[in-house]
Amino acid sequence: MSEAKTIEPRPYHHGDLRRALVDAARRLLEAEGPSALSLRAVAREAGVSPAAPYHHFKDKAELLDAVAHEGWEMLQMAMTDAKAGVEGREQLTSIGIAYVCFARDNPALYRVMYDAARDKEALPMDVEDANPENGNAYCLVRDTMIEQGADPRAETHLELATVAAWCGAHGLAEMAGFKQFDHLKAELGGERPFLDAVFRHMGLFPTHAHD
Amino acid sequence: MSEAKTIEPRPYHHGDLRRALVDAARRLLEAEGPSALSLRAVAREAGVSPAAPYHHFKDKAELLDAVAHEGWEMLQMAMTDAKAGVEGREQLTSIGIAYVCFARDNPALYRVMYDAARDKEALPMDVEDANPENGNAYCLVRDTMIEQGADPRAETHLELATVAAWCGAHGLAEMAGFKQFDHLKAELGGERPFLDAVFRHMGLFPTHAHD
DNA sequence: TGTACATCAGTGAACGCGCGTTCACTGATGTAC
DNA sequence: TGTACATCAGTGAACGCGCGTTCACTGATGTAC
Repeated sequence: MSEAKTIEPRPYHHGDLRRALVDAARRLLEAEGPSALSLRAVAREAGVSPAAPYHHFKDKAELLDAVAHEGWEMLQMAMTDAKAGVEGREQLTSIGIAYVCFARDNPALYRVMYDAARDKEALPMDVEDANPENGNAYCLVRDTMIEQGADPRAETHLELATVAAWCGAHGLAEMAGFKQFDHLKAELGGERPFLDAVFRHMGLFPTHAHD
Repeated sequence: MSEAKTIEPRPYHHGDLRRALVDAARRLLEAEGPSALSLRAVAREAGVSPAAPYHHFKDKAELLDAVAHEGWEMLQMAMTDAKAGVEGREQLTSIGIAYVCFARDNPALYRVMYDAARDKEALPMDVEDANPENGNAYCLVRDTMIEQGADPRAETHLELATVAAWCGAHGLAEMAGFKQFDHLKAELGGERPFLDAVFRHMGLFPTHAHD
């Protein structure tokens, strides 16, 4: 009782240090940027000794992988929510904007995510796997396109449209913060209308039928 | 004469160490990746002492800036050449493909370039400056769009189309190497047709009139 | 319910390393006379 | 043409630092009996 300080002394065994380390990494990442993300710093932030993480991760790379993985999960959730929030033709734009906003709000995490992807030379999602239920943001986009009238039998066309949309979103995510576009944003009435307008100029929709 | 070895002993004064350092940095970058790019490694690669670079660059950041700057110049040259190599409606796609190929062939340099851009929160080109002669790749794209029939008076529309194209090219540049797209490439007959097809699905053209 | 013991998640000190930067220096160059 | 000297681009040793990782250890937990 009298022993309980404002910061309660963590017991010797942590409970879920793995979880705590990934959280600490995320906190550090957004507070200090990707370059500050050392194993030692993460341990420090989590309040454990520099050697403790080695009971949960083989090495630094494995910790980073875990952080990136969680990032992709968060992104996918944001995209799924964005789709659920609107109806019909709005859905693709809404997903795209959620994507860009995620990157804007978690820039360092977003970088770690793509660093990991580049290392593996692959997005952390299986294109062959058509079921969006098990965590595949890429298929979420593709399936939304089908729902909005793209012919699911024109497979190549559909894939290309999805790739194009994904590339556009990624590009915009990395550039939306650039000062060059301030005047465009002002002209269009804010960031959101700006993003909206750029997406409209991309091949975001599977058809240009009644646009 | 007899003193001249296979590696001729560089004289005490280098001649153009600044140049040599930037070149060494570029060599290192592509050979070892961005993480290997330390000031000491660059000096080593250039064959000088670790302190020598400080006579030419205030600090490491200034050297990196110089490397990034040269990268942007190279990219702009590649784009300009690509435009000159073809006629009419092919030009935009050709520029886009040159962009992606540059990123593919100089992945580490490309990363350093965008790291620098993110630091400054701006592409290293002045959007206000409409003259492509003085090294503005962004305006090269915009002007090509005008030449191909975009209305130069619909300024906002033109800007948005340029931004969209740039974002798409950047996104594709970062993802074109991903394994996910191998089967698409195979299906379409190689990398070049793949890039071509993705660009066709982006808002790369200012109008969709007679496509 | 109590005790012995295996298990394992932590500690903290130590390792070797490469880094960015500073410093007093030295060697080469070029200019003034 | 020759010499004194200022300039400045190099050297190399040193600094303090934080890093990733290893190691022998210790404290807590849970299970067998």
